[in-house]
Amino acid sequence: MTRSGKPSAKRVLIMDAAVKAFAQNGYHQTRIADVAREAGVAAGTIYLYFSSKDDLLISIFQEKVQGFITDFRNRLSREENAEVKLKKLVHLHLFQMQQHPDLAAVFQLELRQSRHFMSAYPKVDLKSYFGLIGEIIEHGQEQGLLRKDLYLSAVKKALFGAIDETVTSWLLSGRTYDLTHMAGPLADLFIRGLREDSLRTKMEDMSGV
Amino acid sequence: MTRSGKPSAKRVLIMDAAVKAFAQNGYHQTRIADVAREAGVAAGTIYLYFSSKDDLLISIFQEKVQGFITDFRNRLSREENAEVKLKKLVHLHLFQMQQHPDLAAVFQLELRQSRHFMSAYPKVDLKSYFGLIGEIIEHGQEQGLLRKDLYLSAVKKALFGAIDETVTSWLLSGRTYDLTHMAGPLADLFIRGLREDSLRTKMEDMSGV
Amino acid sequence: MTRSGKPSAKRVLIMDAAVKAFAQNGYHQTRIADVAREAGVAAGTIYLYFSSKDDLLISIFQEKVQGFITDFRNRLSREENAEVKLKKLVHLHLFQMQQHPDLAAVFQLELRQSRHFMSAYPKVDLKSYFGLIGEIIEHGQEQGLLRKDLYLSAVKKALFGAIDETVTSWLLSGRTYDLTHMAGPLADLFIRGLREDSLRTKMEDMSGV
Amino acid sequence: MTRSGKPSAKRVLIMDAAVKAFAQNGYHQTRIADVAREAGVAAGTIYLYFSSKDDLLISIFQEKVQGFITDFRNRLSREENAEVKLKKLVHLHLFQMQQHPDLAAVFQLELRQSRHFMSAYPKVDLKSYFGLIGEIIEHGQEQGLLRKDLYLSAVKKALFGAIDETVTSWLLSGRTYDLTHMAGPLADLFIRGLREDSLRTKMEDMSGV
DNA sequence: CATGAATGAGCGTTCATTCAT
DNA sequence: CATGAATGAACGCTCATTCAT
Repeated sequence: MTRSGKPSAKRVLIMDAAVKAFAQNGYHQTRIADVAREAGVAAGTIYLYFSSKDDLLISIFQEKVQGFITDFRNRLSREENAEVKLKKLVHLHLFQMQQHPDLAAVFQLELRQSRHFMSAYPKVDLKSYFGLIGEIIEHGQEQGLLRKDLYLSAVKKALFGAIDETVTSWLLSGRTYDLTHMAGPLADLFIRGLREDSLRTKMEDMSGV
Repeated sequence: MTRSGKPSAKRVLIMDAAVKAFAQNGYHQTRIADVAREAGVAAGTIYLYFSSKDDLLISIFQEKVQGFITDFRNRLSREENAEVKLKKLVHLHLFQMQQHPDLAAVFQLELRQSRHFMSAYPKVDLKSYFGLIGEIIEHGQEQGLLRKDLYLSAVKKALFGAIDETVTSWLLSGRTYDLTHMAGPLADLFIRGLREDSLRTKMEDMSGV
Repeated sequence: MTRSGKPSAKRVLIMDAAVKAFAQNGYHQTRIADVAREAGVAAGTIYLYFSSKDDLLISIFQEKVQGFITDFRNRLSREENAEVKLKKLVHLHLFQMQQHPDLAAVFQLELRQSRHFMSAYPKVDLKSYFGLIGEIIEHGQEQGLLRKDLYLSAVKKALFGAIDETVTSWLLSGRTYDLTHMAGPLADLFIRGLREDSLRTKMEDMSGV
Repeated sequence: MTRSGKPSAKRVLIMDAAVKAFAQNGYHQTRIADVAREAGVAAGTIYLYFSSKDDLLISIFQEKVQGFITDFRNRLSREENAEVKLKKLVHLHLFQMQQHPDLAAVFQLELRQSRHFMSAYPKVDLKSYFGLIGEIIEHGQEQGLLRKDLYLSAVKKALFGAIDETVTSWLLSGRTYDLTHMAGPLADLFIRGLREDSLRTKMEDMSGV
């Protein structure tokens, strides 16, 4: 029952408190009591909404990531050109992480370990995000913008990893610079790497994205 | 003495046992007693060589990564062409991870958290690996092979992240495919993305690497 | 909260169990689990009321000694004559220790070490007991019963030490005799030692105290 | 075999190092390794001379106290007058403790606990010191200097306890005053308390002791 | 629904002691 | 005799989880 998708206000309250607490001290260093204090509820209350501490972390990942992916998909659907989509995706990703640095910290720094034990939670992984990237690239291939001879699964991982590491580095730097500034160069690098040779031209500016 | 680089046989024995144990169950799930059993020593013995469980993890990272980076540098030093260097670096990275999957698991899945608290251990981070990547790219620019208008720090992170994610995905897949097969497409993607426009040609094969 | 003087029933329950356990086997030989078993609570519960095993010992000393001193003060306040006060104090001290042999054992046998590290806990020491002794003697001096040329701080220590050793010897003997029987001779010895020369008379009996 | 009284130089070396170490940090807080370092020997060597850490502590107590008592006995044997003997005993006790503050710390602060578990070691206790005190007092009674109606066992404990507490207080004060200054007042108090009524006179000075 | 006192399994670490050299 | 690396039993403390109110 705790895993039902009910958007209970208190459930969200607890998740947000958990994000803040996890971001500050890391998942393992954070006690349920810390989350409870941060949320202004009793420790026991958390177990009315989540079956375990692990479930809390996984739920955060699941629901928040789901939200981002859905949001990204919606925003990108307006756009027709695959290259522009790619640019926008990179930009959106970095922008959202910059807007939600606590969430970013949880994703970037706690995710790996989570991915480990989340092997058991198939729905939790990043497959649908990889799927989104794949769709865009395939779209670009259909549009004749991107090369056909791509090892798609390699490209998807490469792009995700590049964005991911960009965010991680930014976090570990203490967030001392504007993360979205990395979007242009990053997208540029990949688009050049993927572009159909016959279409080689100067990269246009990212302005307006 | 504990932190000194002394190549004590028993110290190495313990580190290897720890890598195996951490890889299997994750750092937090692994008890010191597990490492001891795996190493065939008493639990107390571990504390003759490492000051804490954390120190053990950090030492693994520090010393093993250091070894890889030194090894990579040596092997690449023979090569003159920056593009070939890049290809070889990607290939070496994936090859070594495939050769040492337990070590890879520890690096990929426990590293992030480690990076988190390792902020306090300046020597422990990946700076020198980023440095190696940067040197290769700058070399390529000097050779006129790679574009001059690169945002170097973005490129370094992107390349590292791409390789890193490639390894992680392979691990989480259960190591069901040959990781080195990803080297070619991955290197190709980046070299195309970085290459001087005037030099655009078909990518040559990775054969011989 | 832990250190607050709240008369929590469970807190007292734990302290009493600890006294019993410490008395039986000594502080260091007693495990928290022993105290918990004796108290009929879980080990973790102890840490809801005391911050550490040391805190438990110190709290026993602090609160129980405080209780005794307050009690002694009250009982002695009714008495006017300083010599009688002194007799009563010695008797009360021995009587209470005989009534609470477990507590006595903890005080006598664990106290010294405690005094050692309790240097850091100013409120914990015996100052107020020494103070009580001092007040009685000064009172006797004002009454003209006791000599004026006393080295007060030496006398206080001597009296306390004499009573203290009397209790310790009794404990180490296995409590094979009536401790209060020592009160008369002990008080007699000190009163004779302190008495104004001009008042020398036969010591009256301790009967009635 | 380790308990043989052989005055091995290394045995003494270790005991002295142990006294220093125990005095500094307390018996329980001191590791065998600390004693070994202080003594300049290997940890294992200690076990060639003492069967256990406890044996080391007990041996210190046993042999050092024995030495003091023998020494006291010798020095007092020259003296005929029991009152003077008593004065000298108090002075000697305080003087020796002041001369050997580390030893004093071990005796005063670790002794009680030791006395506890030393019930099992009958030869270790203070009986012979109590015996010495008793002999002096009985001598005084025979000389007609001290009252006959004394509860001897009470008096012995009282005197020992008074001296003992005087030393303990001095130690806990941080040894900020001259301990031997307490000898006069302390002896005076007891001699007055013990003296035959018919002999009441002004106490002579302690000068010359 | 909410609470928070109580639980108790779990583990990192210490250190007295041993023994092969 | 001396060493000191190795041992492994022992334990204080934490904290996720439960449940009576």
